[in-house]
Amino acid sequence: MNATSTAGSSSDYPRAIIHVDGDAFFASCEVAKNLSLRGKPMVVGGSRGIAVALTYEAKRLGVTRGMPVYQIKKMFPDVVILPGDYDLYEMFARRMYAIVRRYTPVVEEYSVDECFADITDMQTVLKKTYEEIAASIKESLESELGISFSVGLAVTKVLAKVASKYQKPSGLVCIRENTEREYLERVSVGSIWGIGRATAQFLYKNKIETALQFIDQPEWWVVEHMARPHQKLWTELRGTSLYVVDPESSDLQKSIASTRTFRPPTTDKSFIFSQLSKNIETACARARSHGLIAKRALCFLKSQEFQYRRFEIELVNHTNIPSQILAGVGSAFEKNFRPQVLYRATGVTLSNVREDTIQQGDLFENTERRISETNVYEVIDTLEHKFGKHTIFLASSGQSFGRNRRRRMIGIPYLGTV
DNA sequence: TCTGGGGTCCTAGGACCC
DNA sequence: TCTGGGGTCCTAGGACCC
Repeated sequence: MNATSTAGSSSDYPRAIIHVDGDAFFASCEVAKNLSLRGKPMVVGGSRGIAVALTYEAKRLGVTRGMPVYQIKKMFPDVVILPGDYDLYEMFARRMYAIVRRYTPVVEEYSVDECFADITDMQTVLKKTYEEIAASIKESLESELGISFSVGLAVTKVLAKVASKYQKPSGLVCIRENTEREYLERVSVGSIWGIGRATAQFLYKNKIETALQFIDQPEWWVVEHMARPHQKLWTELRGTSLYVVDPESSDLQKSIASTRTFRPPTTDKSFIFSQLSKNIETACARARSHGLIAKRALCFLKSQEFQYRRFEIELVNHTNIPSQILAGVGSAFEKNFRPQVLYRATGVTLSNVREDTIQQGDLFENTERRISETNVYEVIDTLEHKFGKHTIFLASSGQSFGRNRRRRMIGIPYLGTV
């Protein structure tokens, strides 16, 4: 190390990668929007039936992520429960990315509450050391958004992830080159980004419990026993950068899913089909709002025992119109549905997605019909924006709403049998 | 963990071809 | 077909993430 260099400068960081992570992000956004919630135990997730995000006050009471809302209400009557406002969180996310981009154009929008930034070589431009830049980013985010952030600085993406997680909430941790061992000693392998349940179990079985023990495994052992992504983690944790901060990584969405669990589980065939039909409508509505069309639809039926039955429909044309997907789903559903099985959920994933550029008619499709359906859905999307979701839906989805709710149905038939 | 929802990526193995 | 040895492409499903 160069004795004349300033602490935290280039000699300590061959690459300087920052990871920014919003603390209890959804809950923090709600508090930032409504300051009267500050200091109160609160959870977000009412509309999903489980706690998706919690304030630290709620955590302190003993509420945990994933806890069912009915249980929270019973055990912690003082906890405020909010339904979740994803437009709000996305707005805060965009502001977060914009602030980080003031420091470098190389920003990867990793998720709604996280991003990576590569600030290598930015010291001269910004007239600050890397560690000062990290501190400045954190300060800007917190003062401008009113939310606390944890920031990590390190020589690789995986180490930057370790760093931001190391002192949550509101941590600022900088792991200089060749100092990773002292941090990794206190990190369990199971909590490393990219190591999930299955791999953690395998490592525990081999008496590898900390991240330090993991990086101390000889290379031949890692190559022999672990999949390639995990080999890369091993390298990154040892301080050699393999993963690039990619500003374009999240540009194009690759699939759109909608799944819903219903209780209690049921064998009622037409109800189950209507659930699937509703999921297809929901996914298509999202596709239309993103301006996307899909060429495949992967459907699943999930049994009470969590057994999946999957079937995939190759669509004639790229589409985001439910009836065009339902046309192929009916018979596939017939083939895959088992009368004696109790089902608990259905779902659909639209894939092979691309942008809906122009209304491009295809020689083999009935262009007139397609355009008229597209127009119908433009009207529907407008109405639903005004009056709420599922104001209008296909007759095939009707049963999923229950008998007592009076709804308007529109008669777009699908060509299938149920 | 009596177990929600929306995503991405990797890989083993089958299909198919020479 | 007592049946080798590749290569490529695709898919299903697992693993993982937030």
